[in-house]
Amino acid sequence: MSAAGRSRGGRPAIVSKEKITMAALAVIDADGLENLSMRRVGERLGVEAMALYRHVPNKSAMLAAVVDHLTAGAAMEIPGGTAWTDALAGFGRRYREVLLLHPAAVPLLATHPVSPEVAEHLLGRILAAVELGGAVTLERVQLGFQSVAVFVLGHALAQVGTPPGGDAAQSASPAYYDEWFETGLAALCHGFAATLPT
Amino acid sequence: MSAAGRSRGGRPAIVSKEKITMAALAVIDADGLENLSMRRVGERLGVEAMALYRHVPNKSAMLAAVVDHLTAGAAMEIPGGTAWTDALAGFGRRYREVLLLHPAAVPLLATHPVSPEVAEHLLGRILAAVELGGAVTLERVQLGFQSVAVFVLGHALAQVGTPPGGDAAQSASPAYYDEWFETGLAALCHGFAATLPT
DNA sequence: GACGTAAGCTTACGACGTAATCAAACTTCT
DNA sequence: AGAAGTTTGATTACGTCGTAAGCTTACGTC
Repeated sequence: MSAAGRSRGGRPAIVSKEKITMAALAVIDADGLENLSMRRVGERLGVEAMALYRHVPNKSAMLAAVVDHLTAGAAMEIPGGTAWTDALAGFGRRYREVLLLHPAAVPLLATHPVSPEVAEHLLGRILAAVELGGAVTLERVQLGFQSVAVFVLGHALAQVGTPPGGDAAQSASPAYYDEWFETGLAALCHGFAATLPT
Repeated sequence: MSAAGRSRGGRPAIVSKEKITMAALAVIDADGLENLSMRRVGERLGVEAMALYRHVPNKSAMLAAVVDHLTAGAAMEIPGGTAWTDALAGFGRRYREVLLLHPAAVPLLATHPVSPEVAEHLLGRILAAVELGGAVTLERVQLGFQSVAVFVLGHALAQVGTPPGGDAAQSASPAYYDEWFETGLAALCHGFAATLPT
């Protein structure tokens, strides 16, 4: 029943990289990104801060793990035969949903880029459903995918960022952001669907 | 010869909010965002860190001032009679240029949103050159402007962010980012130019 | 039980943001 | 000229942070 990778003795671990990642995300959700500290993550796991360094080289790597965990959650199955720009739009909406589930964590995506492995995985899901050929080249799908991704991130940042002097009350409504998002996403996808000169 | 705003006595100021803003940007350019500290900004101005707090309420406000200074630099004159989507594209390119002049400062835009005043100013420059009417409503121009802005920010973040395990050498070339940007921008603007259903 | 090993704990250091208090340098009024 | 008032910068100090170094604990294997 023991998993692969036999233990070769030693004190049993209380935490793991995965537990640390989840705890960090929980701290971000509960206390905000600016209050995230190694000590607080350790506290949540019943462990001293220095214990985390057995599993994570430093704070930045921990945050990168949170980013990858979040982003990987945007992976989705796409029915075969979907128009490639529809697949893009579907991915965009899914990615946005995932980001907005953890608003306080979104700024992390700005400082800690998604790892190439995760990015390739997400792109692969889209490519699996899309039939390349003609004007639909791999380069074009990739550019579209990346463009949708940065649009989603930029838009989510705008939504979760509190304007300098603004209360929550006078901020724009979620419905406004939804409409803005759908309009921009539709424009982007229609633009990619069209055969563009130059 | 004395400028407007008479001094009402008191020790002459060595620094000002503007000087602090410029010094902070210089520190970011020279040492990176993660090495920016009040002490270091003060050092660059020949002043102790605490002196800054006479002109800026806290570090976050200082960073917000940097953001507004940067963003305001993207204001541009647009010849009248320009197609509104061309005006959007011009703004996008200009905004991107401004951001890439200070790569290390770009992540600031993710955490410290542009103030409404600056944003309105930028939008106003576009509206001044565009003739509203028909399908070109103010709402549509505004949505287009905001969509281009978040796309530019997201794209710049992707470009300036060093991938987790990557050297500068194996990173994508500037030319790749240029092509990606132009493709995405063109798609976005063409999409907004088209009359979209829904 | 002794040994090797992996993990958590303790201690410590330098840097950070910033509150509170004090000293200095100007203008204005007498 | 000098006193008063005002604005600015310097000093000191506190709590928190990331994390390096070394120690202790709790396992599997002989």
